[in-house]
Amino acid sequence: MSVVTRFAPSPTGMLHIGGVRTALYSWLYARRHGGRFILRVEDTDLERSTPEAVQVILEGMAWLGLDHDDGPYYQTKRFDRYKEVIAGLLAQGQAYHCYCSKEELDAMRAAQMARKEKPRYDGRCRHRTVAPPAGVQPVVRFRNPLDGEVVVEDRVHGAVRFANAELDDLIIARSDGSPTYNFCVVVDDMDMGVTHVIRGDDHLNNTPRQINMLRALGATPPVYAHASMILGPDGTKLSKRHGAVSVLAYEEQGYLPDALLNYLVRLGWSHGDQEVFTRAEMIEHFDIDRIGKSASAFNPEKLLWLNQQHMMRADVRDLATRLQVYLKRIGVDAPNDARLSAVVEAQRERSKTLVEMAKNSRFFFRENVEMDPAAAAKHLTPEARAMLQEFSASLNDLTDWTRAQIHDALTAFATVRGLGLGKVAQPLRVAVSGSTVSPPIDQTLELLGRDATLARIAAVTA
RNA sequence: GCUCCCUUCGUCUAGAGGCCCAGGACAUGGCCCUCUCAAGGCCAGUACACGGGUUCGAAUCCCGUAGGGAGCGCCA
Repeated sequence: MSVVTRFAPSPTGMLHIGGVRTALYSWLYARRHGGRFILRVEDTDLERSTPEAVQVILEGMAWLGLDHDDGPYYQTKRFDRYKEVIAGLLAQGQAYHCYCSKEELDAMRAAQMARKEKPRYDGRCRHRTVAPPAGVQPVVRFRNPLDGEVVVEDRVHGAVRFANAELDDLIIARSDGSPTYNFCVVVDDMDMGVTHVIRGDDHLNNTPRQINMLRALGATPPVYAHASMILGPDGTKLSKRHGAVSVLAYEEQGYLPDALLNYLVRLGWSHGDQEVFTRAEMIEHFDIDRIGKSASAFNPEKLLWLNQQHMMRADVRDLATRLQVYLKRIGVDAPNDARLSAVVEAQRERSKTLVEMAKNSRFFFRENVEMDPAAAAKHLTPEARAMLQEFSASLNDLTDWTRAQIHDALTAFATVRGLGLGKVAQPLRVAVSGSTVSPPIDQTLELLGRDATLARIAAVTA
């Protein structure tokens, strides 16, 4: 049987990392087994769904490279189908009209709570003998089995049993006729041939109801896998303060999609001691049976570390193309050429994000350096300036402007002067980059080029 | 309140009865390397929630307790 998975976000808020992780798991599972991955937008809540949120979901998935084979489907475009299924259920007596008012239901729930019972619909409209009240548009409820139990054979939690007596007759169509979430999910998963449902464990309690409806419709329930929740760094529920922002915020902050995916796949899943995974390795090794049961806290430091690891291993040309965009955002126009790639190679192991890399690389491309006053005060003393002026003559005499020649000239100069390398390198670094931090000085000068180097030394020694 | 789920270092996790007085990774501290910052290498500290069983032997199995979470909507 070929695998079909799906990601079914509702466009009522942001696509955040919790959603991304279940999307990732579903995508990986489909890719691993050569199956299909469906994207389905669950927008039945007309009140809260927005086109902007749909757009964010689509852009986020595209940025992450979680491509779908089917869809995006929109539940709002399938209302005719849902109505058809509801009519069938009604005809077979598996669903019924309920005329209870909201006030009546509220009173019922309040009474149950007072008796320390679980609030649930008591089924009073199941066998309505009196005529329905005039002018009331009824809702449609699913007739849930009264006894027995439903066993959810969950791939991460094992067999989870629910007594049917705990489940009530849920509403599948509102009084305006629109279908509700739990029902749409069931019809869609059935119609779309979904074989594996991987989602957050906040849905575990919905699963027995869905299974009952699937059975009533004569369908075979899919395999379920409920992954745990992602918590904020402080162990409490994820909020906007930590990670519950759009995934696109991670793009803005300079993360690589593969790094974010790598971080997320390891949150609640493992493959031995391996920490760093390429996209191909994730696909090769991902398995539902290795998903953990307990919730995990989001750790920004580890994400940062992984991002750097991925930058250190990424394809240089690809990184250069990305860096160009980030440079542009801070007002630097850099051609995507061999030199930009060389800058990437020099900076990748000393940057945690592309934003940081762009910031630390702008001095390579700007006309004038932005001098850090503290660095200048400390390293560009009158003696240092005099020394740099002398050293610039050596640089001017180099036959080839290569890292090796620059390095030799620097050590020769330092040796003759009886100075440590750092005594020459630091003032030089400040003069050409404006700060005390840069790639190795010989590499920095090579990348900068002879003209710019000499001009910048001249600018501080004049 | 009721139902369901979860519980190994600060954090992510390894561990499927003896290989574990618990391994790896992030973070932290120290050392090495070193022209800066990094990267890299080495070292250190810190965990089986608690209590009972079962067993020759339990982080691993069973039962309780505690703590945390989810669901209980004409929301998804």
